[in-house]
Amino acid sequence: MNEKRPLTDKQKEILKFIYQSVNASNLPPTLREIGSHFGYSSTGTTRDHLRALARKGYIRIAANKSRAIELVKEALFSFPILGKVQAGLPTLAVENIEGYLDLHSLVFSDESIFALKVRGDSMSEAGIMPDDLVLVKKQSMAQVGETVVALIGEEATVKRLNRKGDGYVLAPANPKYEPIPVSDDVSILGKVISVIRRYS
Amino acid sequence: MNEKRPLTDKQKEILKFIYQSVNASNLPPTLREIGSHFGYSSTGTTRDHLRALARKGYIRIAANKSRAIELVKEALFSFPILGKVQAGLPTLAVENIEGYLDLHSLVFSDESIFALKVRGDSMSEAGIMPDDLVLVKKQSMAQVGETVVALIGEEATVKRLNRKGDGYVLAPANPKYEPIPVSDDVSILGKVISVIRRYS
DNA sequence: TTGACAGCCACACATAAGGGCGGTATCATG
DNA sequence: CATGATACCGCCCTTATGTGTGGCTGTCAA
Repeated sequence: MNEKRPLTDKQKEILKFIYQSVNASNLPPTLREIGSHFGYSSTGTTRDHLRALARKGYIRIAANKSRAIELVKEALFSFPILGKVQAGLPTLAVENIEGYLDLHSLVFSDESIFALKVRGDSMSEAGIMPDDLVLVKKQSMAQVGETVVALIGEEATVKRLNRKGDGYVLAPANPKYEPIPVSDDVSILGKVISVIRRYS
Repeated sequence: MNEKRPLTDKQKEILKFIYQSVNASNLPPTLREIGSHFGYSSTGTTRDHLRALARKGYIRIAANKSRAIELVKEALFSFPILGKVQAGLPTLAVENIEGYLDLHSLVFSDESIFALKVRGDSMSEAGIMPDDLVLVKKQSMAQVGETVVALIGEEATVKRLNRKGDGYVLAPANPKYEPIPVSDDVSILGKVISVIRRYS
């Protein structure tokens, strides 16, 4: 396995250009297309960059094939499906990732977005059922009325952010559960932007 | 604009192969890759097919560029979002289409799949809410327990297919509504394979 | 029965595109 | 201060790939 070493700024730019090309025309660029975009006069320069990206695990390149730049989705273009979120932050630790949801064509964003598998039925009356996937945009603040993913103690749950008196509560959408006051023990991980369910 | 004339079987096969190539490697095939897959000994043969597909509006090809086959999504790879379904069949009439949902990377199938925007709250307790999109796989039969789209009289609704006595009923998931017996006046349009909701 | 189109082949050709090799310069780091 | 990584250039070569021309067969509707 190739490790995922950090990229230099130049490499990030090139990777971004490749991504944009693929996204715009569904066609990876050639060495010369990349080179001319960055003003390189030698194809060797571009090739060196691609090799660096491949070495770091962000792309795969095939020998002697035109445009054969494959973006490694796990590294960049899909959202990890999280089975659980551990205390502190949505760490995206490998052991939490249940798979990858290839949704870059549906929702692409530079911000960090992840998918969370819903546990429990506390939002069932809002149509968010157990085992649904929710796409979550990471942010620490949210507006009243938005559906959010919050970390309560050690557990991540999906709730609706409501105002109550002069404070806020995380309200379930199921009368079996009680609203949870927002306190120091509660932090908002992000906003739910989409729900996806698949029937087997 | 190119019209969308029907494809011959051969052309469908080639289009399918192109799709699969793109899907598998994110890279459209070259003329020779297509040709060798179909046993063609001349690149001219493949080129003629591609030109036919382009003429009929299913792909776009760029001159003098390698692998420059662009799949025309509206023609093939996205699912029309239907606001309503008219009597008879899911006609996919243009006036019913509210947009296109680009989900080919999530759910692709050779069969015809479309997305339907949910009206009403009759399935709300099953987590299918008004304005959700349901992805529907067209089929006239379904199994007990599956969520289906049925045409009842003139109206398309999402229901669950249940058995009752020696017949079948279309059961809502909301006590406000009554199960509907499956009769001659009821036809099944397809099976719900996915639910997608987006928060604004 | 003529014409349009689908489906194929063979061959030649031009250009698109990847790869190799050697060189220069900078910068961080042990 | 040697080493390695990054970041570039130039030149040349080989392979990959699209295009043109011409010709063949069969089907199908006018």
